[in-house]
Amino acid sequence: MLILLDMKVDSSKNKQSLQELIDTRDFVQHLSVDCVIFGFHENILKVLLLKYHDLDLWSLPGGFIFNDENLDDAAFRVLYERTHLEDIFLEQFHTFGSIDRTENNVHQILLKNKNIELPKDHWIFQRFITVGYCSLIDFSLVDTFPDAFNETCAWFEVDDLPPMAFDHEIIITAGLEHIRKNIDTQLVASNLLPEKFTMKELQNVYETVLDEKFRRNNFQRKVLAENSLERLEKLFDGSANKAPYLYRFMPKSK
Amino acid sequence: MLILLDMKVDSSKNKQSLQELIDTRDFVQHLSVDCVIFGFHENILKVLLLKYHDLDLWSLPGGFIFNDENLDDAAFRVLYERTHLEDIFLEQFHTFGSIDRTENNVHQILLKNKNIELPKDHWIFQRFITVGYCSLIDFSLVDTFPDAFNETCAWFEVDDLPPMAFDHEIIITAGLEHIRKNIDTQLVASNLLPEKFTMKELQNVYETVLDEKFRRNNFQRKVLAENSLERLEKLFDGSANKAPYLYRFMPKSK
DNA sequence: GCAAAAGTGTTGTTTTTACACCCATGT
DNA sequence: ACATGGGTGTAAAAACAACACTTTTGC
Repeated sequence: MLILLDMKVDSSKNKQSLQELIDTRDFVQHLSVDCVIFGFHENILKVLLLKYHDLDLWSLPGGFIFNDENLDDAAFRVLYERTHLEDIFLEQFHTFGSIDRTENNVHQILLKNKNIELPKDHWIFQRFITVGYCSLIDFSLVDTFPDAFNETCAWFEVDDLPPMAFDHEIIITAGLEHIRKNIDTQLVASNLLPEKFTMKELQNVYETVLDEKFRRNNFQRKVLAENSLERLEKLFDGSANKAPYLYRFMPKSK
Repeated sequence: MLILLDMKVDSSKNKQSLQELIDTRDFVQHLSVDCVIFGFHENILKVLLLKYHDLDLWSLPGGFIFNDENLDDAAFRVLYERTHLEDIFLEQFHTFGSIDRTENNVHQILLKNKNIELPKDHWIFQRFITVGYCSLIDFSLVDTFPDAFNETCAWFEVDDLPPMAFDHEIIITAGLEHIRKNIDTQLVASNLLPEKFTMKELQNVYETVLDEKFRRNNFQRKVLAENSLERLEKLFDGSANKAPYLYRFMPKSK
């Protein structure tokens, strides 16, 4: 996780209030949520990572679960806090619970640097089990913002990741695998693509996510055979060639 | 879950020691593991359920996770405690974490009936998040044993389930879906089938799990095309017909 | 020889793949 | 007109489905 520093806290509050927040029993202890948010833009697949200034490790945007909060809701909340995106398709894919995944417990350093004192046996320093969620979005729609706690948000190409906290690299790999296996569902449900899109745009997404090339015509046939696309008007973008049709995902039917 | 009453406790110990066990902080609080154990026997797919005598609800065999225990190991331990099976393929498939899933908290009744006193705000009475694991085994190999805590073990057909505790019926449905999607992997990895088996036995498993009929010859072709089966000697079982070949899953390759 | 169950073959259909060709568009 | 990129057609290959036929086994 590493998100505790970014809960729905009024950023004007000082460290004391943050400490209070952690001290309270509002969270489900020993459990967290981590979001693997894949961003797609100009044929590059990236993943959203965070970094606190006083730490050399990057980590996934994650957070704790409130005692009175549905697990899924917690994931949505975290996603919102990071990307300010709402109503996005976010899917649980795996829960990571090995003992040693939090061995190198970054929280200690982090809290120490912020002069926050917690009892040594506080649950935050112990083993953590995290539930992984993933999402596929258009990263040009997201404003990554350095927030009140001096963190940095950045997109990284999935095959060129920086040093990561905990087992987050493993989580990303698992998340990517999930996206690839479920790309059809993901695409229809996510709002990665605009309302209307061309066949080429759709193909670009498939090729980038699956890291695989397809033939133009065969791809079209295959994807149209699914019967989930509706053909709309043509798109005239001023280029000197035949205008492509626009498509959109069918409302529901089938 | 509902498993706390069946941890690795010496059954000669009395309720006091049980209470002590629950009182200690040995467990990861608010978290449990539930196993959906599908049994296959004589072309019927069943699921293993438990019932405590002083309760009218059935539940999945589940348990808590020790603080120093890997999540996966916890699942294996629970499976062992229930079925005395080891080295079985057991796979995590989903984590259930909605607030209301433990609304009808069975623990209260259960503990009350056993005269075990716990503080009202004990974590065991509050919300629970559970990690679902599933497995596919030959249920004729399992000895279901009523254990020290007076519970009953029984197999139920998946489409004829008794009243269940918590959201366990939902968990079973999700587990079944997972098994169906991953039947190939499951079968190779599980030891549902004996070392050597006939094509008909294999087909029976597929048909029962997927609830779908196949043609004998086409099934054989398809499954052999996977290239994961090795043909062995014939099986002479004394019946008045051509002896079928025995097969086994290939050691590894491909 | 016969019934029963397993193995193999064959044919037609559907789906996938690769290649070719035609069509629209702005300069 | 022409280069560019999108749409459509088609033939070969592969995969799948349905059916028929042959083989083996114990009685």
